[in-house]
Amino acid sequence: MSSLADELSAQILELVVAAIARGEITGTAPDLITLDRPKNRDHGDYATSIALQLAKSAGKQPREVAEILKGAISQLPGVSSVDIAGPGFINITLNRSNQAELVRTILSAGKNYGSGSSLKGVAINLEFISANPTGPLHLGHTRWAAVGDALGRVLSASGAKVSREFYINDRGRQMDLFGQSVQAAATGQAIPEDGYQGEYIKDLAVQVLATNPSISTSEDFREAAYRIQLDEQKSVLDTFKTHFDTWFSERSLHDSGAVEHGLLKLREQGHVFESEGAIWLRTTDFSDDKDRVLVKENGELTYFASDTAYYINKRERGSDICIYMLGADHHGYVNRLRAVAACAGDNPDYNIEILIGQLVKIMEGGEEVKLSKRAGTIITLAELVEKVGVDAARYTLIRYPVDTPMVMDIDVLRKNTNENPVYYVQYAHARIAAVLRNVAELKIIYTLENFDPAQLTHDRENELLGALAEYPRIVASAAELREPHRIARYLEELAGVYHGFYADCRVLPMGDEPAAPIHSARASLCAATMQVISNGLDLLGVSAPERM
RNA sequence: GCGCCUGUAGCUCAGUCGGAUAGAGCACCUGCCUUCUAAGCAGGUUGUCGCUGGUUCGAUUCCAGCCAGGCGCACCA
Repeated sequence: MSSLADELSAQILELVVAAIARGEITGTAPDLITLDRPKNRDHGDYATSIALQLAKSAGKQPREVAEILKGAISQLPGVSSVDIAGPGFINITLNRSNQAELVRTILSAGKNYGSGSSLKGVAINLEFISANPTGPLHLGHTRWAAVGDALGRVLSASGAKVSREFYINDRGRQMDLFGQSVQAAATGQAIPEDGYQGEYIKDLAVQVLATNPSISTSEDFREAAYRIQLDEQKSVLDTFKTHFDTWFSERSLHDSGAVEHGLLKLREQGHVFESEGAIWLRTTDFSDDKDRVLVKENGELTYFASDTAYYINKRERGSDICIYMLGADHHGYVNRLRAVAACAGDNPDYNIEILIGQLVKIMEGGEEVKLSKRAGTIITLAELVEKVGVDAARYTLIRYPVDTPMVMDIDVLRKNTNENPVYYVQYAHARIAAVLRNVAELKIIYTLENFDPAQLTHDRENELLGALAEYPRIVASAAELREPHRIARYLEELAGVYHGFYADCRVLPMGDEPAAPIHSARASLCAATMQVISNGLDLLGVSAPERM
């Protein structure tokens, strides 16, 4: 679906190209004309600085260039007036009833309004969380649980074929320590020095013994506890409304021969070498700080070997782009992962993307809660949900760009006030639902057929239409930039515009006043707004309540 | 030491490809519910966009250097 702004932008580009062809302007046309929505309402519905950009090569004053384009732009369909302002901005005002046609577009597209095709045909593997199955998911995983899931939804909405994966690190020393720790807890022995100390280990021990009292070896404890812990992670994520297409076990990578296969592929590409008894990948060929060991001197495969094999496996399963969402404490992996892609013969600037999320601090009772596994002050995802609810937790985690460190204040999230922006947005949705219930009760008809765009002439209506028109662009940019927070910020803006409309534009007839076309038209506008809020919240995995 | 991220209002933070008077919420004041959900609206107050240079018609945005904070630099997983 192309938005009104996109069409307008393309049409202006044609005009610029034509003007250059006629020799009225010298220079080269840009690939694309950017249309901004001016902050100031006096600057029209859309504005472009194209004249300022072309002025230099044209050898003319910016306002002269703008003057050349002005006439043709004002002839474009749907444009009501064009003004030149300031140093040479071209401000475009759209025909209002033409703009109001958008309501029909939204209502007929329904859930699909906002979806696009910018990523059509692209298969994306989205890997996030990927926690060890040796403990509950905690706050460190939470940001990605929300943002990763939302990004998956946003990418899908842009036409990509998305596979969300959770990589289970179910192999290696940590798993063995985990097994030994549970066994120690079950048999009343001291937990190993470098083992897992948390209270949950004791719970696991109890559960393991309950199902199998005769269990004895640490391997058996490990396997039994692993299954319980993994199930618990799955169930918590399920309540958090985060879903995965594939839970990919590191073990399966080894069992299936994928690791051997990956090594072979890297050898073929010529980046594998032996030194000091170990087998290495020469990642320094591709701007890594140092080369990385694949097979240790003692013959064991490193975790890095699994990583490389997993990447190759993802690509061979058909993913064009592999996105990794990692915490800031893993940012040292960026170069080596990119190097892996390059070593496998791929383009590290296309086939692999690594998103680094800064850590989340948490405040409660006015103090920062220090997270420490040893001190037992880890806050789990389950606890967070219990304290503030799924919607508030998800929304808050998503509304900030991931490269800013964020502070979550538990006390604020518990409040049902504006400090908690999720309510502001949800309230707008619920408010519209209430209005439409009343509309239905008064038997006011608002259909696609009887919608009359000419009724919507109020400034508030116009402003609301403008905001609704932005939605497809917002979704497209959120997908392109991998930044789902843009959806949240947009929804806050849209909710604000709606509340303003609501305050100034009465939807229902007053008292005994008979229903008129304006009431139907406004009801349609409300329905369109509700649809967009609902679509947006859906991309965030946050509920859109009918009543609050 | 090297690398990545961050520094915008009293607080928490938006502001992608450089654009017009730098925004929002909270906090603080003032109005607005005997007609749609006041979890709302309208208005007021709040800034050396970390610092210094550079690029140009124009820099919070791009570049360089510096200062401050966070996080990393394993034949661990």
